[in-house]
Amino acid sequence: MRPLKVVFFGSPDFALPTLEALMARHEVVMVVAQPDKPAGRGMRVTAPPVARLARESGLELWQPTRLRSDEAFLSRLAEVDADVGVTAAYGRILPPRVLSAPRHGVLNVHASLLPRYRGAAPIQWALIRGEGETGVTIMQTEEGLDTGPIRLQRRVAVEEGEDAVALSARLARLGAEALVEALDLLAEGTLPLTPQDDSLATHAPPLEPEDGHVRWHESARAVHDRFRGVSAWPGTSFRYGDERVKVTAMSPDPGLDTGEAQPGTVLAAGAGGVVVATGSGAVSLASVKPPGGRVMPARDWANGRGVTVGTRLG
RNA sequence: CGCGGGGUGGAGCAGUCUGGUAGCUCGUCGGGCUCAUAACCCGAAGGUCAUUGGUUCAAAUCCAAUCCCCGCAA
Repeated sequence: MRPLKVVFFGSPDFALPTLEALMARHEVVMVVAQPDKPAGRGMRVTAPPVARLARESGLELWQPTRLRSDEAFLSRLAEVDADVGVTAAYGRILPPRVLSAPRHGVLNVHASLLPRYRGAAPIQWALIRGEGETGVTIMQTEEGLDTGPIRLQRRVAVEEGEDAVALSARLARLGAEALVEALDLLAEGTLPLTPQDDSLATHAPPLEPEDGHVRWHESARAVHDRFRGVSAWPGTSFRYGDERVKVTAMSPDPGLDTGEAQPGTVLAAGAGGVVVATGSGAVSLASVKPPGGRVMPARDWANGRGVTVGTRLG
């Protein structure tokens, strides 16, 4: 089939499989990514993964700070005369002038089964809510936040114990496949256009640091689900004295009888990890990372801090 | 020169402010006890206190520089 001329908008790793798929099957006439930003220790200026790939591949790359008012960018966008725009975790709302520039408008790769989990962190929130199934949606981008008509959807079961990093990588690949398929149908003129049922919509706002705090009063299952959901960022943590200790490995034990123990109480601290009571059942912390320190077995941490059976964690 | 935390026997920590021959918990090894234990008792081995230089009668501790580790700025 005839390759389409595509403008690609994206920034993080999640967008890479889609960009790669587009490069293989279509003509990517322009890549738009977020500007380089200082990042990491030492505050080095770092390019988003998509920008790096675009440079390495010799694609035309734009990293406008303000889409709406960057005339050089907007006029160039019109000039490339794209058939379709594609967004994948670009991280910014596109103004009408950008949305209408490509002949077929803009398609978005979204990592949830819309209308559920609209927003910036669909993968994370689906895991936190303990979903057993999720997927990707290819939708027509409108001005609203993930509100546009659905064009194609792929479902997939969430694997046991899967965390946000693993699920994101999986959905990134699935999204790339779905998008390629959608473009094929678009070229044929047979790509469906189904409005979302707004009454079923739920929201997946960006995570905040507090979202990673353990809620000991929740069930062991819920504590573990949250742990999985926030694994990429900000990570799970609990309070011990004045410090916030990160949890880097945890397993749930929903059936454990915690007796009279209040949620957050250490039930055991040994070779098997640090077992902590929750609202229902317990979780076993396998490894933790205290502030300033490196990741260590939870038992070692408990050892040096005098954490023993009966200690309350916050 | 963005901000901050840290490097002490195999592991995790205390001691550093108020210099004066190295401590705690765990592990390891040997022995003992118990039907049994993420249990207990007795004993032992194991450390140039990151590195280099300085101050001092004396430095893990004070000063300077260097190396390495970690976190935050989505």
